[in-house]
Amino acid sequence: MDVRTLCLGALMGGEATGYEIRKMFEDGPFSHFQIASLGSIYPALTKLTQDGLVTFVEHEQENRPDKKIYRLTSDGRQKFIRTLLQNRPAEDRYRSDILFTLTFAEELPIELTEALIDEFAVRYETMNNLIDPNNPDKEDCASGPGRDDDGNIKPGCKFVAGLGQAMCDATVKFIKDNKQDLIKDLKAFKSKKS
Amino acid sequence: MDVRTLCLGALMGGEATGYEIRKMFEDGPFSHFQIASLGSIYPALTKLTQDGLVTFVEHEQENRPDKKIYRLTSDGRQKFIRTLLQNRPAEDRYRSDILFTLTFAEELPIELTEALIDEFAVRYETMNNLIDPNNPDKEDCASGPGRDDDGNIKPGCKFVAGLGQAMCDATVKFIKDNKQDLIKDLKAFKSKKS
DNA sequence: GTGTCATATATCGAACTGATATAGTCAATA
DNA sequence: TATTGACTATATCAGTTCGATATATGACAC
Repeated sequence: MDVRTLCLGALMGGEATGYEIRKMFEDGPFSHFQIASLGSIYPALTKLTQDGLVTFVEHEQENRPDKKIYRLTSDGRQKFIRTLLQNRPAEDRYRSDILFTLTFAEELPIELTEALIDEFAVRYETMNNLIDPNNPDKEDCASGPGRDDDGNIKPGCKFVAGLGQAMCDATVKFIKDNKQDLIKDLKAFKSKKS
Repeated sequence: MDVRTLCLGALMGGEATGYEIRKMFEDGPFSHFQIASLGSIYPALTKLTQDGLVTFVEHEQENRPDKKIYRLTSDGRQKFIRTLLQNRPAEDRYRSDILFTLTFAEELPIELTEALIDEFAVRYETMNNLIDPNNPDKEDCASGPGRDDDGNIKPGCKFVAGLGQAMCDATVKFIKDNKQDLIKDLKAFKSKKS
């Protein structure tokens, strides 16, 4: 999905600045399953404005660029919904430097392998906490785009959050159950090669 | 991780053509946790050759470009291992058009939501089968880069495959357990909005 | 006082992707 | 028998994306 469509989606929850849209993708509600960087968000907002899909209001600020608050136009909202309805979603895409590195575990010091696996587990436990809709520390709280007017998480977001947590739980559990066997097998593998 | 490093990794398992390296990333052993496209693989191989990290042998072919079989140099192998040892691995990056779309489920026909969830489940069941090291249909068989000289899967690859399968199992199980509740909640949500 | 983070706008060089080009062989289907 | 799609090979390119950078303050921790 291109960044213009992602920005339209980000504005479905209400008005936002470019900076706030970036935060939705880098730290907030979309950060676990989509990616959009400042380098493409600002050009996308400019293009969407030119195409009449969003508008913005500017607020003067002292000592800072004027704040631009973007919102969807009627056309923009319709375009977004039409895009979701009509386009077959692309395959998921996943990149993991740690998993790639672990496929070469036999060539690496066992200490590094252990450290990588521990780092991987920590990242997924952290993600689990960040996804938890009942976590008071999370960015996406009562007024986030995934909530309805009463502050309740919307069904779609709840489902996606639950799925994310199930994946994180499975990851952490697998590591807990299998890490020692891997270390053992690596030691056996290396003594066989000597 | 940049594509030159990924290509070095691909050649750790032995010599390969550019086309075979593409297949490792698009259909084969690395396809579930790294991405490298033809558009960057060939330029990367050219650069690595210029840098003395790989060499190639050319075999003439009729009616086709000459086949270039690449292999790591000693420098290339050392560079790859050094890169794994010294660089802190980047955060995992995950993109899912289906999960992004599902966060807007309240705006979509329930039939589409069901179709997307079913498609998601099918993709992950398929992935589970492709990852399975004991699956005879999978591309990466007895002579793939994840195997030792006896055809046994290497411990690192076994661990990564197991982790991938755990994630797939959790995904499919979560969908089986939670899909109907989501559908029910969406129907309630929509009748509340009417 | 210094360093980091947050809040704001935006640009740009480098990297990457998907499509395209070329051109056959092979298997499945109508 | 003809057509279509997949596979095997090399490579390039236009468009997209990202991370770093620029600018400049305020708030907070050390």
